[in-house]
Amino acid sequence: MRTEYQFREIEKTWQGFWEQNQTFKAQVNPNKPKYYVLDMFPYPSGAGLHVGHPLGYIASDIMARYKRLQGYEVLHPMGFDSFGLPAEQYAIQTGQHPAITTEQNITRYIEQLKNMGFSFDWSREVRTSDPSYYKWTQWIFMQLFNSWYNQASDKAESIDTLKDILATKGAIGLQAVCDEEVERISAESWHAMTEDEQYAYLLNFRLAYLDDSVVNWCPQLGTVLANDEVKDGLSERGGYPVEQKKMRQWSMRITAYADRLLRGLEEVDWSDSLKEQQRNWIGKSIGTDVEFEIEGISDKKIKVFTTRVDTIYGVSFMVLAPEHEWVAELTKPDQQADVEAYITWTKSRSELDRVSEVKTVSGVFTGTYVINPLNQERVPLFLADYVLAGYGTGAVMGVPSGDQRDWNFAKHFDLPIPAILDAQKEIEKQADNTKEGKYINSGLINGMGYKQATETLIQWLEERGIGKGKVQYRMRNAVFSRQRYWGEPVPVYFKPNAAGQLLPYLIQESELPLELPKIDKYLPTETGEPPLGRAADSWKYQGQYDYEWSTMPGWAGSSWYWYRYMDAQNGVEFASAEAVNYWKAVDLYIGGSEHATGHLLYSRFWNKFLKDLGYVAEEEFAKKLINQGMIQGRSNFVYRLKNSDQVTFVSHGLKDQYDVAALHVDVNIVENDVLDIAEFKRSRNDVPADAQFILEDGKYICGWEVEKMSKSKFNVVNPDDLIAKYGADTLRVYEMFLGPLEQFKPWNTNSISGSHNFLRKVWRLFFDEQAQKSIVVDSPATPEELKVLHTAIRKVQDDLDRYSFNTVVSTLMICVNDLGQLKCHSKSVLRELVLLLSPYAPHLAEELWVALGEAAGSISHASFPVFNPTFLEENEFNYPISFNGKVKLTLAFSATASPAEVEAGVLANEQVQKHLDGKAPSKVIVVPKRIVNIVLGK
RNA sequence: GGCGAUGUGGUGAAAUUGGUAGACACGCUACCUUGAGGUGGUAGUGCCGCUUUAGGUAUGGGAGUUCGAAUCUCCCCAUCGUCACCA
Repeated sequence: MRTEYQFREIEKTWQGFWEQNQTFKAQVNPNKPKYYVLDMFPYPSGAGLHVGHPLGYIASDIMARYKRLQGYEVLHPMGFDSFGLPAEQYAIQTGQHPAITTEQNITRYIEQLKNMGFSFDWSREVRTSDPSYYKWTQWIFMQLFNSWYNQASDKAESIDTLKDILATKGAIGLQAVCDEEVERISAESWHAMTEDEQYAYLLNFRLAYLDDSVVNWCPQLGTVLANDEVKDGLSERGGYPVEQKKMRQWSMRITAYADRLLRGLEEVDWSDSLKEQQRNWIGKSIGTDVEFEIEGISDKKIKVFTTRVDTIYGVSFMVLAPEHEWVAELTKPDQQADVEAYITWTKSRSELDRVSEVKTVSGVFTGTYVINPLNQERVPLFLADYVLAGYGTGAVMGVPSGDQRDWNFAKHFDLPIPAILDAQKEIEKQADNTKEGKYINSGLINGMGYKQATETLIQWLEERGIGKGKVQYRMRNAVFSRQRYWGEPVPVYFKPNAAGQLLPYLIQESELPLELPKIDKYLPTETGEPPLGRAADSWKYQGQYDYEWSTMPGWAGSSWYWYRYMDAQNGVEFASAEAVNYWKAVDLYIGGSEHATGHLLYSRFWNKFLKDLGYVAEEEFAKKLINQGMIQGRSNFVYRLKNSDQVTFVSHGLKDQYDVAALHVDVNIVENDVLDIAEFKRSRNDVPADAQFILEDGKYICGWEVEKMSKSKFNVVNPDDLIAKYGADTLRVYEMFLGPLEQFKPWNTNSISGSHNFLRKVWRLFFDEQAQKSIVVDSPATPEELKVLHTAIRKVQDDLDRYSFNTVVSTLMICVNDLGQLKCHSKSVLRELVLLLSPYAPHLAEELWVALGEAAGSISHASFPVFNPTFLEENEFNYPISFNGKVKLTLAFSATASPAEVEAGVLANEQVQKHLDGKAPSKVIVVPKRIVNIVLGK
């Protein structure tokens, strides 16, 4: 038996034990309630884990262990999102297959994760780049290809039901999500089509579809990117410029689910900020489409979308996006030169320029006028790039009195700013978007209020067929192709129809997985085709048809992985119905907030789709989500004397007295901001052995600053080093003790010794290290000990139930401190304490559990201590006595004393009388078992 | 600019329904113990003031509600996140 806290040996022993005995293997167990706790699986990067990564994993592991003790069957898996750009970029440079790099990185990750003592069920590990996994990603793609969205039933259905509808009723009146331009054919026309033509027509409705769309093209990465992979006009990975380009691409009709994605947010327990980000991304606006006639052109009308149709009498101009397809036609000859110059100028501006010059007004008159349908007024038609081609109709009605951008535009081009509401103020100075007051100068709606005016106008427009109430979403369909190698192949091949046009067809399900072919180089082909084009000669469907050469985006494999964990080895289904119906959905999902609009939105989309098809049980896949705060770096600095022949460093507190330059210093040779000078000299080439140090109190104190954690700033802290020094249990306790899980915080190793000392203190309740013997006794617990213990049981349970991981550590510390004071070595108390501690410090808990005579390994599936309130009952309560809200003293009264008795007792007290100083209180407030407040009049 | 969040000692933080602000931990001070790898213990530590005692003051700033506000309401300031000419 170990009588010293030798954490290295202890941790190694138990990690080996867990692995050997498969202690954390989960299984479908109908006799137990289930709990599914999931971490966002990592991309296995070459750098390995840093100290920020485990934060969320520690929290989820604590929940997993806590729920096991509460009698749940817990699913707590881990895997790897192993397709991605870095491995491929590395392959381009070295020629090494990305699978090899990926494999190496995963091995390293697993080793690091195992060192932390996580209770993962490793038998369920998944890797998105493994064919046995991406077989099912491809399978889901096939289901999407074979489905359409029926707005009548408000769900996705098999494409066969669409065929039936087309055959019987045609597309007239069909409520389906598709492109607006799709021709509404009759049943007769459907029957008149050839099979090829019908197939081509159906492509317009599939949830996975090919489309010419304007995409974010990144030349340096040689691929298209989704909107959420572009930040400020630059690629999120690498920071390369991104341009707009029209390309034929696979897309996903996520917009079909816009409203359900919005509504679903109400039933999940996610943070407000995250839900709000998703709402903004979906961007629902309720408004009206209105058609404006064009002067001199009778066969066309310009359609605008507005959320404020009530302001239509205030229109003094109209603006089209420069990319609008009618621009050429609508430009009058004498304006042609100006318009062309403007379009050329807008094209020359990068996405970045546009974003950074939001406030500048630019635009050009087309020479054309349009007619306001309400008052027949003629208003000039402009082009301006503040109108976006991709949103709404690409046309906007200008209402300068109510919209600041329109106001700026009107001022710039000297256009009228008519008032429309009597409540608008100072519209000659700025726009006023109020909805208050009564309408003026507004024909039909004069004298009405906002609501009535809007309803009246929509009705008026709809009756005449020139307008319609409409819901508009900002969210676009998701581009699903990437011109890269290291991703899932799309299970599609192209076959020409009678006219020689290539149409996409799915391969057979039995042919899955469609594996990545070997290629010579991981670069685009000489003709600019994606890397898979290099395999073209040998890699053909049925030996003759080209496969799709682009691969799936990074988010494909991560949009359903929680289901694979449920039944990871299944060879015939992505997961069995039995597994899906038992585990259902994730009860607790922990990961970074950077996935707010990417992964979390796409995952919800795929989940809803799979639900529609009846493959999964729940509409929302993650009931509760916590975003762990990012851990920032905490850099240390030394201050080098400028203009000195001798290399000299000045301690932080004295630096203001000298002329110094701050230099980063490796945080790993600094402890509590005190520099290890010998190590500093040894590790740096630029610091000679005779360097001078101006110290304060005999120490060199470093300055510090919060920055991003990065190698160049010498502030990366590796968890392996800390585990070697203090043990995994200490690291786990310390990371939780840092503060609330959700909070952003700088990493600071300074106070880790407190957590380590705490675990040593626990150890000393069990062992006398000097005498090298156990000091646990069988004697019954005293009332004081039971009170201390049960106070902790209650608080630990309450805090874990509200995910307050940091305060649990404090509670355990207080409990251990108090038991130490009481010199408690009673077995019955210590047994419960070990259970409380075990989710946080599992290795230590296992060791102590055995020391108490329990069976090895049985602590993981033991029962959580039961709180007993009778141990906390007190005969007396110490009332704080306050005067006008300020506490001056405390007085003890019987816990059962009535408020009147307490009041009488307080007023009879000598000290209270002294504070009263002869004055009579105007009121005495007694809150039982809380406080007494004596109110003194002024 | 919109939206969301946050603001408490030298530091990380706690205060769950409004009820003794600063638990717990780091750091620091003093003393005892120990004496080779991040020892153990005792006491103290928000700020101002005092020899000690009183006492005063304090949760970004200002106002308000209340017997009582870190907590609720309004205005302002700062920081972080996010979207960003979305009609």
